[in-house]
Amino acid sequence: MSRPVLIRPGGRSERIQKAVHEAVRALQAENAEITVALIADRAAVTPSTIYRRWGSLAELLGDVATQHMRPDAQPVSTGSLEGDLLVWLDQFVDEISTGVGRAMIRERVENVALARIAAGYAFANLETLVWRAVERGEPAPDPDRLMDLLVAPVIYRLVFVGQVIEKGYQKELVALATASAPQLQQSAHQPSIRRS
Amino acid sequence: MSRPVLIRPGGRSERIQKAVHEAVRALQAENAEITVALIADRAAVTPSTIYRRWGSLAELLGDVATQHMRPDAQPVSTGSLEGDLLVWLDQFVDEISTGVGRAMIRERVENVALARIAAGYAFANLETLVWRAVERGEPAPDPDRLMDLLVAPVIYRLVFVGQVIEKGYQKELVALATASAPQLQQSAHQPSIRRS
DNA sequence: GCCTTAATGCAACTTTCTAGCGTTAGCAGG
DNA sequence: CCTGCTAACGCTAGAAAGTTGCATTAAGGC
Repeated sequence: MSRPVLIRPGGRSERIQKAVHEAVRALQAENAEITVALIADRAAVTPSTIYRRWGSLAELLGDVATQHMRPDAQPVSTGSLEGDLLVWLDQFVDEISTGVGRAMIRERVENVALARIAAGYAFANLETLVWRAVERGEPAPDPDRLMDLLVAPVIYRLVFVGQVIEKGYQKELVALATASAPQLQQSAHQPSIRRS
Repeated sequence: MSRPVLIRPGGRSERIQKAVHEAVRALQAENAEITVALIADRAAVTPSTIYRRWGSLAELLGDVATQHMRPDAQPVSTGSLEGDLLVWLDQFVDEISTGVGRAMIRERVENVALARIAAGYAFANLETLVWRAVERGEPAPDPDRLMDLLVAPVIYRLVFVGQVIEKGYQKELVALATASAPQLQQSAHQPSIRRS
């Protein structure tokens, strides 16, 4: 999921990485056009450096988004899976529709890479929530199923339709997802997905 | 959803359109690299013509895909919504994972446009199926909900994860979707989605 | 056949991305 | 403190992708 962007820590490399990241965020905040040239200019760096380090604009944006999303790695706990999911989904929708998502809709930056990263973090969070539920003895569906029932619709509507799912409908989705827990769990042993 | 690509019928324009479309399909079939230059070359046309007519490679591919998908505009009828959905979803997954989808996964052509078109046709088909069900007096969810519960997972996995959903899991999804029919229908009157 | 007009071809041009090469900054060993 | 080593950078040239203006061509109407 986008290369780790390894660098020699603490030195010129780090300085430049920081400068570039800040340039990107500044441009995003200003709602300005986002191009490699503009970023390079603002960060006082040559475009070629950006291409070398990140490979493409998409990956750079992905890298920035990654760092921005990392914070909510520990989703809040409410005591029940349904509650946890509700809170988390609302947060997820909000985050994806303000930061990352806005850029995807607004610009032509059809940035699948960004959505992919968002999905990656979503999965990690959902795993945590499911794990908690299982520890409490609550029935819980596979994180994979939750991805399909919660994250997939959200991302689908955002990327392909340009819509944001509202709280009321979020609730329905969560209800449906939690309700489907045992039934889906039954067949969890037969692999139902294959790599293409 | 991608401009209609209107042309003066029966003349040079049509000839060129056909030549370009065939060039695209030929390249797709050969698993060859797909670039505007190669397409133009094979169709004996200047690249600028392609850019003018279609605007971008993505739109051209979208146009080709559109024509290729149109045939199943009349999905088969089995007598029940669940049956209809099963057959249709299987077809949809197959189509999207062989033609359009392969291109999306294989290449870097992160072609959101294609998926969008596919989704458009999917929606039209689902509407038909739901309409039939309603006519039979069967409870049926909104086409929108079906998009979220069936199409969204399929596309999500395809585009973001590179997976194809198998028949067994398709069945689960369909079961879940049909089961959720009445419950979701209740709240169909309050709009649960807003444009961003 | 002539006229009108949409669409194409051609070529110049801009933008975006890539690659080679010399230079610089950080780091380690003496 | 000096010296050598190397990853990363800046600069520049150039390839590739995409855009635009203008002359030319081919359909269709009269």
